[in-house]
Amino acid sequence: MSNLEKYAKPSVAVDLAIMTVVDGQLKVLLVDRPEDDVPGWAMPGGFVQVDQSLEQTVERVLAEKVGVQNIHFEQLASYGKIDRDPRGRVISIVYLALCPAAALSGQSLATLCVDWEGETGGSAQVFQNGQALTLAFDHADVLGDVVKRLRGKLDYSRIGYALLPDKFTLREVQEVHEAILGKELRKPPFRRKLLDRGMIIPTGEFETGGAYRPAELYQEKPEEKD
Amino acid sequence: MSNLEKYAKPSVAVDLAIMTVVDGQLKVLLVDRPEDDVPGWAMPGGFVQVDQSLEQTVERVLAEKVGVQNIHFEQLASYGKIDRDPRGRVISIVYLALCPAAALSGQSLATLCVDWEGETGGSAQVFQNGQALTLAFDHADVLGDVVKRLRGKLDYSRIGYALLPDKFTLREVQEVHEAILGKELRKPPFRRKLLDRGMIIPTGEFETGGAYRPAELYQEKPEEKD
DNA sequence: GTAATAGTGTCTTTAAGACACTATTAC
DNA sequence: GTAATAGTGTCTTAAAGACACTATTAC
Repeated sequence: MSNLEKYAKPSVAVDLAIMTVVDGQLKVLLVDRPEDDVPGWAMPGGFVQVDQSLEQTVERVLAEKVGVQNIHFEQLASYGKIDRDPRGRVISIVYLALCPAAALSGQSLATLCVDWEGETGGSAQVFQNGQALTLAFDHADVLGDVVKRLRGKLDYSRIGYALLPDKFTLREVQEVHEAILGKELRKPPFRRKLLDRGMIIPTGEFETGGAYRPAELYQEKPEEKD
Repeated sequence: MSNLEKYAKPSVAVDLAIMTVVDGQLKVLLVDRPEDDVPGWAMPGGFVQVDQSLEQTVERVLAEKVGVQNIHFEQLASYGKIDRDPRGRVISIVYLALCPAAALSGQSLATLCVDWEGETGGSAQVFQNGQALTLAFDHADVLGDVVKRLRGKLDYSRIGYALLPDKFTLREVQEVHEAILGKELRKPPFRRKLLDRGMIIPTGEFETGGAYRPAELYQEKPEEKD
């Protein structure tokens, strides 16, 4: 057991579900894979080198393949079915990355949809210009798990704010929640819940440029240390 | 990119946090590693072979190293710091395995303790006969994450029942919850919550052998399909 | 003024916690 | 009978949902 080179090893990749919300729709960044390799659309990813940690690999992929940095990411799960990659045995460790829509301008985003409610469901579908895209590998299942994770953590964590700019209106927060949960929410209880949570504070500033009454801008409250 | 053998690969291991509750205390199955390898106590694990899926590897480790089968397990997370294993670069995919105490009789169990409440905390400590054990690798951090996962899923999932025999009393359920949460619970609201959840049903049978009034035995209700 | 969205007050319903109480068993 | 645990009823408190209402802005 102390000789790590005794057996053939699987390859290990990190794949990123880079998510945002545009116009009330949940979006995921996908790349169109070359036809002669593994055809279909897939999440960007890269192989884990022996001298790089998982987090360093995530940052490398974000910088090299997507050209963004300093965005929130967290581990989702690992996928290890034997035949999930036709090129060979590849175990994929999937990370969830969340950023405001403005950070992904110019990137190829697809709309992410699931045909189930709540947190018990299967895979997801992706669309671009109303056209369904074919997902490579097991990425349809993975993106279903992404939706489950987002829905599960939405109302007790700060992930909703990771999808918004530094300053945001309460309506924008509600749009993000509605996009993730796939259903409409009532305004008064939603506002109360947000403010009672104490995770956001008003800035005193107001949005500009919109028609009609401008809404106040809020921002995340810094983490407290007990 | 299509040549998977271009770079050196990390090794991939599956490690198991095999948990149970004994006498109101959360227990984890640990093995004492040989002095000349990586000294200290560790969760049992094994390397992922190229022709075995992650789940097959879990079942292999459960059968070969622990001698149990047919117990509930689920993926926890993957750990990939470069120096976490002194023998070389090993990425560990950790699974949480839950079973009733009777299934682990004769195994080396340690008591698992954390010095924080709720779901935000750090690492864990383990004890055997009142003596603190030294954990190998990053397993103190991993076991802290195990407690967070158990606490987070306890009241909306069925994991609590995976730690109990087929038929159990409500008091035993409460003991399991108290062991995981690390705090005492009130009986009446706890009973109501359990029964309102609709996940367990009374059997009409009663426990035997105990002193004083015997409690009714309950069992899990089969999963519903909508 | 109108249209449209921002934001508030209040009532109802539901779940959670506190606590006193009754019931059944071994001895 | 006593001791000990099983199990219930009810009051109080806090959160969630429903809904009507007022406020502010662009035009």
